[in-house]
Amino acid sequence: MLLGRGDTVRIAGRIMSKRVHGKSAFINIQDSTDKIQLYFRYDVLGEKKYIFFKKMFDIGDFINVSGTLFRTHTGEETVNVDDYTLLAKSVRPLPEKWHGLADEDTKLRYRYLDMLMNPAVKEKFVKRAKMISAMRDFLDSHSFLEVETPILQPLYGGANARPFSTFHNALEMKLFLRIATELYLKRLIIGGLDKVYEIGKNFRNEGIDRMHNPEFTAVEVYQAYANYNNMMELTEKLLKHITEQVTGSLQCSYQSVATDLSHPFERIHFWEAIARWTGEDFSDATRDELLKYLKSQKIEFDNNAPKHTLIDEIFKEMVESNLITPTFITDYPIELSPLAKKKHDEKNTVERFELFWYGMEIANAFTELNDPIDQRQRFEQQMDYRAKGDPEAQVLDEEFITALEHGMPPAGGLGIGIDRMAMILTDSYSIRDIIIFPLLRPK
RNA sequence: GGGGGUGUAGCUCAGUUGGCAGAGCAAUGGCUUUUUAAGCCAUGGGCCGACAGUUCGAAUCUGUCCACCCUUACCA
Repeated sequence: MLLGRGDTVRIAGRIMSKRVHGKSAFINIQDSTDKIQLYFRYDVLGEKKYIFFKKMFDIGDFINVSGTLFRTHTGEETVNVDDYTLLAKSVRPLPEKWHGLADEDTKLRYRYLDMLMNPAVKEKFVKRAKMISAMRDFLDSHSFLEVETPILQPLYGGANARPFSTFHNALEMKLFLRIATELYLKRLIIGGLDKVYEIGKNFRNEGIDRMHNPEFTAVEVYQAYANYNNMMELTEKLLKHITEQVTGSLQCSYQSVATDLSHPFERIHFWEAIARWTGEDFSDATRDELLKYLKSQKIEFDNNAPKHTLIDEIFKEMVESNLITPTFITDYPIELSPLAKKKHDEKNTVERFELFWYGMEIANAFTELNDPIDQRQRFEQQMDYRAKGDPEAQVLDEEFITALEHGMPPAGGLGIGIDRMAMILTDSYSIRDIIIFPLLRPK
């Protein structure tokens, strides 16, 4: 509703500044959407109320007022207050009004103060929320069913990562916090929910830096009777939809680098991508050839690492940072993808793709492996890597294999890292800028 | 983990060659009836990140540790 001069209003908010001139005073109040100036006069309020306001109200307090709208000499819309009540008292001072909080550590530990003093901080979390709601709208409107699967799991799986572990007292049982939602969502595909998704936290017991927080948010989407090509189309549509909803266009800028999402995303075969940025074809390379190349590029690596880890290393070092505009990398080596279905026309390769944007892995998807015999062999291979010292290799999940043995339809699966997408869409350098309360060492 | 930087009042920051611990904002007490980073006068506020050392004397020099940031390595 548009209000004009002389209209009566009742409003409430937090006091952000206060200027007392003796027998009159100005304050500014704000709430989550707006700010406005209030004017208090001795002759309007009377001595008792005016003095009480002047003495007792501080910056940070919440106030409720009634009054009439007017414009000051400088044209600022202001409420001439005729009555007020205190809604809540602040007994600690707010940060400095002009600079706000500057120390990075303080900004994170007192996020509520930072977002109060700095609208840009709050705006990022509003955008993040918009992003997730656009994602949900898209998936719902494409008939996907949102589900919630366990976070506390007797066995973890679905990704290569080290887990957090905990203990349930009543059952006297060791439990893990999930590292991915994958294996439970596939059980739902087996159970006849043909299109499902879950948006939720995953937990990985690994290092913290500007790209990683121990708990992070991902969406996983599964669709029966689909393959990775269908998931690629879905991913592209979803990403474009979200970007358009959040930023208002398909043009995106991250850390001063522009990307245009209005064209179809490029698709590059895994080995072709490596060939393009290394100048060499490694698809049939021996371990020695890989080692020689890594040394020639001065890339650090573990001497005992298996061949597929060396390949992964080359990909990460030589290819990823070049993938600035959204690009699908397709058809990965089988050893890197123990849950993906083999390609029937290409040896040692699976039907998998990853989507990169600004050099970051945004999405990972494949045609799901639905053959229980093959799946058992893949798990056994992973257990072998684990025995040879890879703590992130996957663990054999008997109950998941039992589920597969009951028959799983062909299906496509997709995972998207929501935090990284939020980083791009809010132009945030660090993941901690878009996780409201990132994990910090205790003070 | 390696390399570089930072840490001083509630907040934002100065602090000279090693010589009494400072300013602005915020707070408290005054003056001030159209200000908007309001203004003026006054007051209170500190384990100078922690510990040890050098020195007559350390915020300042040295060492160790802690936290954060940047960079680099690993997982998304």
